[in-house]
Amino acid sequence: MDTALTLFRTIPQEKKNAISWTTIISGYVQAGMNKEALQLFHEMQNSNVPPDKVSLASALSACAQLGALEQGRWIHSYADKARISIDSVLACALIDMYAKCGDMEEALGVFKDVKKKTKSVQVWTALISGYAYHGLGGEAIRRFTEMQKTGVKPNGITLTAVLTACSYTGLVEEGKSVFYTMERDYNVKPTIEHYGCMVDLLGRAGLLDEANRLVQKMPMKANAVIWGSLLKACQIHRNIELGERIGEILIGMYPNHGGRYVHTANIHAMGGKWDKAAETRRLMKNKGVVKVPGCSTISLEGTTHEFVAGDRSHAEIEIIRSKWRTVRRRLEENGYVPELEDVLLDLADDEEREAIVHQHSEKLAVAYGLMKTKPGTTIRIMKNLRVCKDCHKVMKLVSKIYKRDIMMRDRTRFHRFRDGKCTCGDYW
DNA sequence: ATAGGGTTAG
Repeated sequence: MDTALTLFRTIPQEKKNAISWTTIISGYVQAGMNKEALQLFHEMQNSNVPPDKVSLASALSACAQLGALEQGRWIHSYADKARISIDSVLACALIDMYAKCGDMEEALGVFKDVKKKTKSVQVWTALISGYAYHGLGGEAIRRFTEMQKTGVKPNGITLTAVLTACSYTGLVEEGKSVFYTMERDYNVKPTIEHYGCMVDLLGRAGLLDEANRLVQKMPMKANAVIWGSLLKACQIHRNIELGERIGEILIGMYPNHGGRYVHTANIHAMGGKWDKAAETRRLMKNKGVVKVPGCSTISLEGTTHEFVAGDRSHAEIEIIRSKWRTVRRRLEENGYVPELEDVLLDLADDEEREAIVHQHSEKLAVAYGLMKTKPGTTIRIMKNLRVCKDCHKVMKLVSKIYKRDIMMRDRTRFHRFRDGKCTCGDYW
């Protein structure tokens, strides 16, 4: 990307057109450098080249990955104002952006505005995927059925979305039925992604042996995603022995990935094997591998506020920490007891474990949200890792006691908290 | 035929 940007910078201003701008923007998106992509999109708007529909689709993709709802909305209204028609590709990008930014209502609104003949399999798939990671499995299946009634045939990606929906919602029988008939009914041969969905579906549901057997008999070699899915299932269902074996396989496959060491150390710790857990963490340290820190963001009036556990760089950090203590007291008055089983560290007592969970970034983010937004507003939080049991519990309680809807996007899916309940049904 | 774009499992 550095070389590409340097070259792009050598193009004289008057020779830059929508295509050269879009090439560099989509390059950044494909490299996962979404902030840089939006920065360049912004620069493009200040130049004399107006963005066309391809530029918008690329920028929307960056917004989707960042969870940048406000900027995504702006692009949507820009398309309307510039009379850029919403074709299949732009519709897809818009639906995906709204869904990944937590606004399924608006995603559905875009979908409904798309003319029937423009509703490509991709457009349907974008909507179904949205329902999947919002934990709305029934809705995903309903749309899948509806899609077929309109004569649109699913492709491999559509089926991945449907299986993900089944997995996240615990629809084991429905998922199995789709998986075992997909080749016959839709002429789509299961790929590693479909096997991945099935391993996840079975593993989450506690059918670990069945999941493991599927990994053994599938026609391709298991990759890190498959093993990771099985490892997570071992953790949820406390299968220490299998988990330890898989953890070793994963570390062997990717010795530079910090998350694998942490996960494996956690499995050892879950089984009470503190020496093995320490050994895994030591190995990680010796190799100079670092864990990605947990980070939560909340956007308020166009500014994104970022929180990392233990980090005090936010200008209002002391007020925010104090607000969290107030929230915590109020939750405690309403029966909140910390959930400490995810703190798999060799600590002397639970007090130390409590101190750890109370530093988690999403708690600071929600405290800040309560401070800065009006009652009745939905609090939207984005997190780069999965949410821990305690933070999940806290979000449920805050939604009830403070009468606030909370929308939280974690590494893989959405949690929507309302009146003490979460749309994931505690199945995550 | 003719630059750049969307949906995908832990």
